[in-house]
Amino acid sequence: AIIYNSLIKGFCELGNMQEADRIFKEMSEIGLVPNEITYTTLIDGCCKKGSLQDAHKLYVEMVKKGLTPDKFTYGILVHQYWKEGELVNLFKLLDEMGEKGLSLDTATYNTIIHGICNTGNMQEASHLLKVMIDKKYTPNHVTYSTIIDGYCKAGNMQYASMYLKEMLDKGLMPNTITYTVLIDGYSKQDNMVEALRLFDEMIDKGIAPDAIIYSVLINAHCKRGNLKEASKLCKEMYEKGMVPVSGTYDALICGCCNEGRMTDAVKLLDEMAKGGAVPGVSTYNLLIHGFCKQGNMEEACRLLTEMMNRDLIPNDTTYNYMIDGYNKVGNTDEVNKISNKMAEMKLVAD
RNA sequence: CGGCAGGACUA
Repeated sequence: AIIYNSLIKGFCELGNMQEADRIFKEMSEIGLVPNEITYTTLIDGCCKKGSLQDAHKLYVEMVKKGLTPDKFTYGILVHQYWKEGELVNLFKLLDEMGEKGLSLDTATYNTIIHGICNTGNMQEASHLLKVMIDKKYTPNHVTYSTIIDGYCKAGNMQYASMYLKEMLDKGLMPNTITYTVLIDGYSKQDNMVEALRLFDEMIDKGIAPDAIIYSVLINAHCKRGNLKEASKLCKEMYEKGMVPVSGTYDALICGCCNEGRMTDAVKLLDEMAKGGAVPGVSTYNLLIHGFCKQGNMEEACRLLTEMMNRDLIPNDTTYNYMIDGYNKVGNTDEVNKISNKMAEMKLVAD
């Protein structure tokens, strides 16, 4: 059953729920009994696909079979109900948990704290952290990273670093993610000195940087027009044997586009392919935006076709850039054509 | 064998 559970998890991660379901059925056929973990894994898969109905069906099915949903099962469901804003169902679930004598565990608290942070109400979020501690739950590094991220996004770096201190005082180790949110916060407050200091501190502590933290720094440098520093970091990344992701290049390409260096930007797109990174919709959006701003609609068009040839689906941002560009060169025919196309695809033009 | 936190396009 363990092997089957792992297989199911694998397919869920790929978003291939049909295959996961097939394995689930196959399991029963050969006489293996799915357990709590099998169901919980499948429920998680459904939630990540956004089909809360299927998840709930599985939940009912597992209860009917006499299996007991545990803190994982509830944690996953709480996460999804919150995300979908289904507060009525969420409270039903919490009541049910109460009846069974299950209380929220740290991960589920983290989920809720994250949800509150996203509403921007940091008082409420840190209040919940206090409640959690009062109830003798131990906040972990995820809890603190979540709170710190909330304060960083609110631009409140004092509180962010205060919570970092609190975290350290409790003997919790910050990790790459903790540093990423802080560095991102400081660089967005235009405090590169502190951002870079934290980066050094992290390296000193032996915490390994990853592709995301590099793209945060690269992006910060690019936004301030410091392309030299940005490409230096890009090289450093390579040297550390890190696999570049499209986001890393996006930052650099963004920097080039903002300076109107479109030739360099296109060069980066090629380089990216060679490095094994896959350009995403946002990558093309950056380039298309760059060319549209310059009124170079031939290139913009070329990239639009290229992206579709790569099975990337242009979104509303893409088309709005194109409209903007054609407006700039006074080509109303094309503007109308694209507007109609967008309407057909139910995309919003602005 | 299962759940929670981080970056990039939005003119």
